[in-house]
Amino acid sequence: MHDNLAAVNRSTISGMGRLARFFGFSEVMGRLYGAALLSPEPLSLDDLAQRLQISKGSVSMNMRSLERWGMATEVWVRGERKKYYKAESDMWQVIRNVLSSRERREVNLALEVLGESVEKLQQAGSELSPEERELAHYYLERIGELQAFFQFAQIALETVLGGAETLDFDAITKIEIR
Amino acid sequence: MHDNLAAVNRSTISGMGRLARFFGFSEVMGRLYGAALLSPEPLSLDDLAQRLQISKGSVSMNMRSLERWGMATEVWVRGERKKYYKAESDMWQVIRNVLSSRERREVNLALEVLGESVEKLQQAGSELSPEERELAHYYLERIGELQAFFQFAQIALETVLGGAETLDFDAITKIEIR
DNA sequence: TCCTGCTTTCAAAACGTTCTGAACGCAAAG
DNA sequence: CTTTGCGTTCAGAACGTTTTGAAAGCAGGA
Repeated sequence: MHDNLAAVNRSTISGMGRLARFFGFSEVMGRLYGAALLSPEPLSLDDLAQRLQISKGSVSMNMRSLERWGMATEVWVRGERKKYYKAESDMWQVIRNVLSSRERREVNLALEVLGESVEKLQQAGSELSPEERELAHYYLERIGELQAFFQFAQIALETVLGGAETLDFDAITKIEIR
Repeated sequence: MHDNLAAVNRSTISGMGRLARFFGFSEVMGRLYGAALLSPEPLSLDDLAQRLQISKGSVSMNMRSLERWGMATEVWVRGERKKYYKAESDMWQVIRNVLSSRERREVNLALEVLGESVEKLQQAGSELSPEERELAHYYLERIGELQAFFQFAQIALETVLGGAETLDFDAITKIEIR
């Protein structure tokens, strides 16, 4: 293969590895995704293991992860007993998968926990000594800021996922600490 | 201290640890940030080590990281020789720090590398065999999609950092593969 | 200048994560 | 029914990262 093609292949694969790390996936997952993305033909586990010089076991596990995340899909090739994979090449689809399953959970969980904290603090109100009461008030301020942040994240997330045409930044920045 | 206050303290600190991991920092950094955030008074290294039950060495290193990221600042307490830290409580400030130093670099680097790849492919054009030429074309398509993604990220990033009042989502989604 | 008390540094250890390769399971073909 | 060629699993190895604790560094006060 021409040097330049090979070079582009290498740098794309390692770039995808980097991107994967950045998003909290394993580097190998990203590299596998990259390798599949740059192949016009679906690739078998052996192909992938050979191209990335890693064990078949690792390829098997990581490709199943990619599949679960909707970043690669199995492809049947007639007359073949091997499993073939191709990468999901629609970036928006991939992003949406990740955002909607992982990030959304994370944000919602955070908001729940923060809400519980606010409840606990308010509920404790009458039983507190004066100093404790002051501290509780301080906590409420800090937690309010955290809530504002996560509410912003939630709205931004839902907006992207909802595919809305316009993100109303004014409305978002109006979420205030109370 | 009242049970509820203690409970809120614990869950906030561990939540901050989780958030830190999510953003690619170490968990301890997040916990330290959380502990400082919930203290009306600045805390010394010893205070922090004791509250989080970790070694002083670790506290020292992690607090310096927090300082570098603009997430905590040193505070001089008169008559004291200890170092005291308080957390930066303006979330937007923190987010902006992280986005502008780390994420921006990442995105710009990716765009540079992708640009170089496109150049390499175009430059190789004439020297390629028919099959290679087909492959090069395929690469260009895939890389174009990646560029679109990173360009979107770049615009979104600069918009948030620029503090613009309105994020023009129409303009952003018009970035197309060419 | 010499203590004293605190911070910083760093090598070693602990820990968690990821990878490997052999063993196993399964299904299609003969 | 047996063989063959895959994919999957998992215990152990390899690896990288984080923590610790002791030693060194540093600054202020006597």
